[in-house]
Amino acid sequence: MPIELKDLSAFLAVAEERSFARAARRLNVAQPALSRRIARMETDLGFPLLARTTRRVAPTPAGAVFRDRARGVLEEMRRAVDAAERTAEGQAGEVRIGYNDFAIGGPLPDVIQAFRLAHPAIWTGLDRAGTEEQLRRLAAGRLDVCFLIGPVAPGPLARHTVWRDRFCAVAAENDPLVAGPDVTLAALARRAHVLGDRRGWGAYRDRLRRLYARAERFPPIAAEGPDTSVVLGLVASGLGVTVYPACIENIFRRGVAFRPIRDVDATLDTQMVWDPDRIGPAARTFVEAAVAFSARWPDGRHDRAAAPNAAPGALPAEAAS
Amino acid sequence: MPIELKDLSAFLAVAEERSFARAARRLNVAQPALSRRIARMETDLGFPLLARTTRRVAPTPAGAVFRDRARGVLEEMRRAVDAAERTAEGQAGEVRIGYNDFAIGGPLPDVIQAFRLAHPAIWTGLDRAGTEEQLRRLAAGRLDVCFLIGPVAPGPLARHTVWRDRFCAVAAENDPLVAGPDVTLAALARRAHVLGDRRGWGAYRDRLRRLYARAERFPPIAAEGPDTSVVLGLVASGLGVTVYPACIENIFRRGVAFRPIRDVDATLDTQMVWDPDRIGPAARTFVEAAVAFSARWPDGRHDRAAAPNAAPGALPAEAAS
DNA sequence: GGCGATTGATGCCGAACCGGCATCGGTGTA
DNA sequence: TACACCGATGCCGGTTCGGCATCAATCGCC
Repeated sequence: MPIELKDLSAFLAVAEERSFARAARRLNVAQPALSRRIARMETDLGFPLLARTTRRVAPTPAGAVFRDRARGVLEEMRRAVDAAERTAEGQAGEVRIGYNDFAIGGPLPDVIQAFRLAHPAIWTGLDRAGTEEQLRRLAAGRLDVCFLIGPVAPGPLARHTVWRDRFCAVAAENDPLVAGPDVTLAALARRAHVLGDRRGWGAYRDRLRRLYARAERFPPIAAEGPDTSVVLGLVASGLGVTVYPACIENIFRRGVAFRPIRDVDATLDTQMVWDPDRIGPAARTFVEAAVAFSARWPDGRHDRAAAPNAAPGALPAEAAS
Repeated sequence: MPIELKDLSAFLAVAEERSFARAARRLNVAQPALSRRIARMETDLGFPLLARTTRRVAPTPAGAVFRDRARGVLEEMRRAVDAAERTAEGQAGEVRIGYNDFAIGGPLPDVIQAFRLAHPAIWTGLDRAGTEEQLRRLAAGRLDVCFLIGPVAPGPLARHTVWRDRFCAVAAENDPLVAGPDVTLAALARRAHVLGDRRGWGAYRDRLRRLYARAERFPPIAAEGPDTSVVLGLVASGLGVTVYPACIENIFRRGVAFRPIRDVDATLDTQMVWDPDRIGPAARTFVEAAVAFSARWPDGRHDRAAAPNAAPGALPAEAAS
């Protein structure tokens, strides 16, 4: 197919102007160049596109068909370049986001919603997984950005702590543990716990182990569940109590109450993690937007009391990189 | 838009083969040429399309988008060339056909039907008009082919007599004129006639004038109508009789009878007329098909008795030019 | 762990292509 | 009839483009 896009533009100009001379002026070339170009096209195609009488130029039937189709080809080409450009600029494309139960229970939905409003041409894929599984998928290129429990091990991955949650004690509402306005770590540690299972909750259980380091011992484990709703259901059943980050405030589970832990200031840090070497433009846009969004909580606190007016809103379209 | 179709093909090959060397072999060019071509594309676009590690080549997100769109552009281009080619060959396009009442009442519908079956990609436009009006439209380029009363005046127009009709006498069924098996010209000439009006039927009235040249005088005109159905209605009303070509056999009008004219052998020739200098490929295909079709009636007679088995059928796809 | 093989990038050169200038033949118009 | 305008063609110069040779980097194999 020796016919090129330049040929199509040239032919279209002649067909529309119905004159080689006018078309040549429009295209800023000399008239003989146009004549030759069209003649070469016709030779390549094997049939004439334009019927010339030295005084008038009119498309042949085949030329009229080709003219209409050629407009479509050029339009498709413009679209292709445009779509690729917007993808390269991070204004379009897709970002695959991994998240854990704490993130989706916390402010991540606000971040996602604001991002989708600001960048409707970017498709957001969401995958729930534990910290370790998220890092595996990130390494395999199946995720672009992760939301997981920090701190992640130092290495080539970039990370940003998007928010921090204090810990809460969670128990059945008729449990004496939550009879008062708050609890102590020691009181918690004496009670059997319901925890997320090892598969998928390993990082959180390690975090709890550090939390309980100053208690006499790690609490006994009464039951395990695969996700938050199961854990809360088991807590409501009275099998045991648990410790959950403060984003639990966003979740209602009948029969369950939560209380602050008076003598614990430590926080569970949720980090956004990505691979700066492999990140695509759309994912970079998301990362920048999420970083900008997280700046709403200078102290990492995202609960309503800390930011009463922080309703989801538009993100700045561009954020510092 | 300095990016050309050759660039798209080159880029697609590399993106699909995931290797410059393999793509170069596939495209029958040297590898450096490919490298340079892709590099130039990326410079023009302003962003990279392929992420190269000396050992592996993978499209960037923008490259993946561009690859998918580029396939569409090349596909559109192939379609454009193909459509134009088929139009140039006369396998697609449109043919605007003019016809008179005798043609549409005679074998023209069979010709049209067979042609449309054989060439479904050619759109057939049909316009009824009298001989003079058809020739005007042909000259103005608003018609490609005409079916009209011959013989047309010698000139640059091409013509082909597609069929001939003997003349019939037409009268109300209770008219004494049609009491016998046939009539004579003299008996006809004594009766007042119903004719088509001058506007649109001028050529036929001239023909009748020649027909009646050997009678004592041209019959008196009792009434005029704009088309066949009106003329037959007026005949059924008993206002007068008329003369019609034998294709009247294809038309039924309650209250009207027709008879051969015993002492008249002259025929009304229907000619297909076109302008060989301006005819398009689709119209040429139609002309060739119609000429081939008309060869079914070597004597020009197309009535059932003359060709009892000549049901409409497929035309030969190609006819001698 | 070193070596060969392979891959993509780059320097260089020749040929092909392509566009501009001058000009020609033909047609409509004053 | 002369002029103006149009598209086609001959000729020439500059840019481009592809091929060859070569280089740096990485992978696989022993």
